Amino acid sequence: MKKTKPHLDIEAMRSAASEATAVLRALSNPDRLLLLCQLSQGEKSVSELEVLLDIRQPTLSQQLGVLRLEELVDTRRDGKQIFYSVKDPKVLALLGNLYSLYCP
Amino acid sequence: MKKTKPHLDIEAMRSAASEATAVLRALSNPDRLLLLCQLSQGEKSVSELEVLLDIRQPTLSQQLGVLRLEELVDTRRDGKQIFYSVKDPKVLALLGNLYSLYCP
DNA sequence: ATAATAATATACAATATGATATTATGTATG
DNA sequence: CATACATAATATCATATTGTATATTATTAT
Repeated sequence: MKKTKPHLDIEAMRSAASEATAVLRALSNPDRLLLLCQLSQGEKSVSELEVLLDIRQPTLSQQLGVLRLEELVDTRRDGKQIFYSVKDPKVLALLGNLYSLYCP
Repeated sequence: MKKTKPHLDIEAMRSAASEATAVLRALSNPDRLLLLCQLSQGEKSVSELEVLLDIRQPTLSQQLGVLRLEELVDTRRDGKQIFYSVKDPKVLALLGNLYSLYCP
């Protein structure tokens, strides 16, 4: 097949893809996906998440750390507890979409 | 905080999460995401994809292999060429969502 | 104030598992 | 034989996950 110059938008495409794949990577772990699913329903404390998902505390805290690093979640301290919520509206939209596709 | 028994639906949730994360993992690589984006616009041959995305042929073929393994794409041979298309309608829906969020 | 406890985070080690690109070669079709 | 595509072999470089132990911050009780 005859080759032509790559389309000029290829850099823009790669840049968007890079942003999207960072998020997708964060979502591509069952624990983190379930965490975000729960948070998409409203903010929850760490101990609430621990009970809801049956994940051990250090593991939970680590995965929440990943989500914080990716800036997908916000935190709010109230006394001894820390409440997590979904920060990025794009992620909220994605989660809604995933829910409708995979949670019948 | 007082702990209660994990919710009964936790297994169903984990099962759905596992299905979803398999797909998310496949999408979480820039080359593969861009491939699927192109394919979401309609079927394309390998050499077309090669030109569109400026990926070398063996790499391309490998990543297409991953998408085949995950059963996200279909193939159709026409003469010497092989045409790929998006197989899973859920993936098509996800791609549309991703496009609207990350490709302004 | 101090001590005890609860909620969360971090550090670290151990383990398991892998992703990606490149070069070279194989296969099928025309 | 040339074209289009796939696979294999290799090299490189890395990461994900879990568990145990400990640290931090805030509250409550003394």
